[in-house]
Amino acid sequence: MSDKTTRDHIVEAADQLFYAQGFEHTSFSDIADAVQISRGNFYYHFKSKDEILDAVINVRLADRRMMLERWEIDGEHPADRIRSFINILIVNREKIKRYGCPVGTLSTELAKLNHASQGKANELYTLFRTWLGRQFVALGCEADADALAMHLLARSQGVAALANAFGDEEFIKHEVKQMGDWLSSCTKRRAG
Amino acid sequence: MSDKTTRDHIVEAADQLFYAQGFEHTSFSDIADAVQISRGNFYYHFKSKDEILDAVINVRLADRRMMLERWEIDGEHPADRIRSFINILIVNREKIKRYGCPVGTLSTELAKLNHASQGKANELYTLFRTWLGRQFVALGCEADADALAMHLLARSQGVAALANAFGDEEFIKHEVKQMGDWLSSCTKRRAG
DNA sequence: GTCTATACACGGATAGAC
DNA sequence: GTCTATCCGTGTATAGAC
Repeated sequence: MSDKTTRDHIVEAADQLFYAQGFEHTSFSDIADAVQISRGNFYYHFKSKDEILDAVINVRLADRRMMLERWEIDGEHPADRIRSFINILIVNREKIKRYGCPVGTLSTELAKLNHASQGKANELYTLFRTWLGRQFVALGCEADADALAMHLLARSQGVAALANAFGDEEFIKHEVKQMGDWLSSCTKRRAG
Repeated sequence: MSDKTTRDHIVEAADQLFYAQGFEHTSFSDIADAVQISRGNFYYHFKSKDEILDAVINVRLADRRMMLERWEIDGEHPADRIRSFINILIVNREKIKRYGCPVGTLSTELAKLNHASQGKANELYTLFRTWLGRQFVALGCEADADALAMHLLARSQGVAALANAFGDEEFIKHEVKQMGDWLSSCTKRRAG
């Protein structure tokens, strides 16, 4: 448990700070303060700030992959699995209210910076997109599985963005309920 | 037409640059290059970068207010007016693909920066929210007019975010069509 | 009103001691 | 592996000439 290397601590702290403050707005000093090491010590572990970002994205990708695998195991029916996705808005509502969606806000920021890691950050989106697409295929919506995945992804992004702007958790709950209804109507349309 | 003051030119250039590159990532040098003035000259017109941001938000607020008034005049039926709102995704699809939504991306960035003008930037959201709410009231949805307004706002935000990440204009068109269908089903539910 | 010169802080990055 | 000291570029902001 406590066998984390300094490198791991740096990445972990950077992960949190990039989420809470944004990538560009987070300085080496910020990370150094959080990890309790000196600024110069960074460069033993990473060549540049961009390399830290790269490591952070890798960690996030691994995290989300594990999460999706778990949902796949735990959810018997594809609709249950999709509900697990929708439900992260509820599980993380406090953080979403404060900082928005970690995937969306990073993508948005890197797009403006025209940053080299933009494509890699977007893999996080793609991860959810293809996973959701597979669930919709399993639901019997082969024809428009990807469109349904994108639709759901977009709705959760929009909900996160507005919840953050208005600091409104109730709005998240309200929209999540509607997304659940939408999913039900999708499956019923198939069944009936 | 060409009686714009230097101050106007600065605000105009800053508006574009803040949108394309983000507020923090845009430097005085960037704006100076665009306006063709020297860096030092800024401080005759503005006390600080934050004051420029303030002016930019004021311009955007005035712009959008005019746009909404126009839609109100041009659209006979409230549903037509709401369709005007949905349609900005199509009208601005090229810029949205490249830079995202100007309202959403600024709000997101200022939230991360914990910037003093966060609240003011969010007034842009509120502008659309209350305007859409009034249209839904006019449609006869008094009970959940604000929720419907927020729902539509969230969906357009999500569409803009994903279109930007994936560089996909077709996705915008597809989702806009669905939003139109959704609006029709709303009005029909009222009528029938 | 606009310019040049410059102050000053901060951020990323390097060198080298321990 | 970690530290201190330091370099250098950039960014905001100021002073003062024109």
